[in-house]
Amino acid sequence: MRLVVADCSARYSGRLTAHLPFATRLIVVKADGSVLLHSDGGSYKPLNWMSPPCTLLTLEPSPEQASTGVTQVWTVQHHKSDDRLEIEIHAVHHDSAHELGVDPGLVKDGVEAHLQEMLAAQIELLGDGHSLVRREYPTAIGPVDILARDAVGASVAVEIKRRGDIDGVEQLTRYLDLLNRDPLLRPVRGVFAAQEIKPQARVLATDRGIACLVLDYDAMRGVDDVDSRLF
Amino acid sequence: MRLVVADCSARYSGRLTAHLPFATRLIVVKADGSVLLHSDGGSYKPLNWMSPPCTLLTLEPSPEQASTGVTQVWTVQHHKSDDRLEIEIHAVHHDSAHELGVDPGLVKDGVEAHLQEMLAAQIELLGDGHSLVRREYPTAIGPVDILARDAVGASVAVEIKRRGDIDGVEQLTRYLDLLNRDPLLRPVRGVFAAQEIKPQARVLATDRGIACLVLDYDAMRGVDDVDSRLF
DNA sequence: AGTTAAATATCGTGC
DNA sequence: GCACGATGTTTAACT
Repeated sequence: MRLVVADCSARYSGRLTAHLPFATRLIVVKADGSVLLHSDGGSYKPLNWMSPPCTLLTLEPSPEQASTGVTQVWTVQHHKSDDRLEIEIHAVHHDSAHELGVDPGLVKDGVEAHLQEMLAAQIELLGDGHSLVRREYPTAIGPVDILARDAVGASVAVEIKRRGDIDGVEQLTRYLDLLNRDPLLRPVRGVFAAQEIKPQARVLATDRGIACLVLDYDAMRGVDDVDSRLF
Repeated sequence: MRLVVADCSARYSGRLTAHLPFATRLIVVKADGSVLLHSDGGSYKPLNWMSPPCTLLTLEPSPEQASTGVTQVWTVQHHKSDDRLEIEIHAVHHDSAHELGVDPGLVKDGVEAHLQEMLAAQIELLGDGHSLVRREYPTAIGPVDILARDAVGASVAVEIKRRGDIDGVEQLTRYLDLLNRDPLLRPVRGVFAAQEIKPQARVLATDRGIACLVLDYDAMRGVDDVDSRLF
């Protein structure tokens, strides 16, 4: 990765045509040849950039360009499209190169696990008088996210997803089939809980007598925060 | 703007919970306090970031953290939300600060003007035998993008948009009303030309006897390039 | 079907 | 109404 801080202007053509007037900017050249032009504000998005795969060519300025103070011209050409970024570099304030190696990348922690945790703590969201039996209730084909009992003591099996798709309904259906064979539990109702429930999933669930529960992540987290403030 | 290249790991919580395993990364701290974590690949998007308004706090590592090689802990807290980014910094390979000043920002060049220019140069796209009368043909309510004549000498008014919406059809309709009052021009046909024509706009245009023309920006530019190569 | 990568546009929101 | 920010998401492409 090469970091250059320089006075520069730039021109981009591709999906649209645009230009960057003369200013001091950070130019990042990544190992894959991609280029980012950042100002000292805005957002995480560069003012302009070229995504890989692309090739960076460093050229001498034309006499005309040189007469206006341009010391280098960088052209970045995308390999698969006509996207092209041309940077005219004047004074260079900083220039350094660094070996960064391969990055393992961002790991998203389980939102689903968090939802399960919070719903277990706020089990009354299933309805008044509900109580938690246990999380990850084991069955022969895997654990059910939550097993609870309603106000009259009947069993309720809950499947939790971040995005409620048809697959989740099928999964819950299989669990319900199994659980309802257990004379100590049956009858077991099903609740399909998700941050967002797709219309098809809702139709399928309703058709099978499974209730749908939309989980408001922020609201649930808010309640959790309030709870935690009590300690 | 501060540029730091360091071995680090990070944790983000906000809309989701995620973490970045230990690796060497570029950390950009912008003048507004926002922070960007970049790897040496990927795209223009940082691995993780915090957008302004936010505050960066530099803390001493806890004994536990220090024992794993952490030399600094940066916490970046968003002002308006619970978004929080925590960076554990181990070895620092580079650290520099730069004054960049205010950036004038990206200027998007007129795409619509360019389309008009190219269509005027390739007026036969309207149909065989068409000829250009003039661009920006003046009327009492503003200039029509292009006025042309077809193979038999009848007038054709063209409205050009990047995205052909209902508004554009309405605009062209008003021009046609006016132009058709001119005995020297009438009858004047209308052509609605755009890179992309929305279905509703197409229906409305067709209903009013206005022809629709989808402009292929790349193809038109290609022809222009070929033309320019002749010189 | 599941997985990864791109998005320089559009939307919504805040000023 | 306008400008800016966010999409840490959505979709498209691809394997």
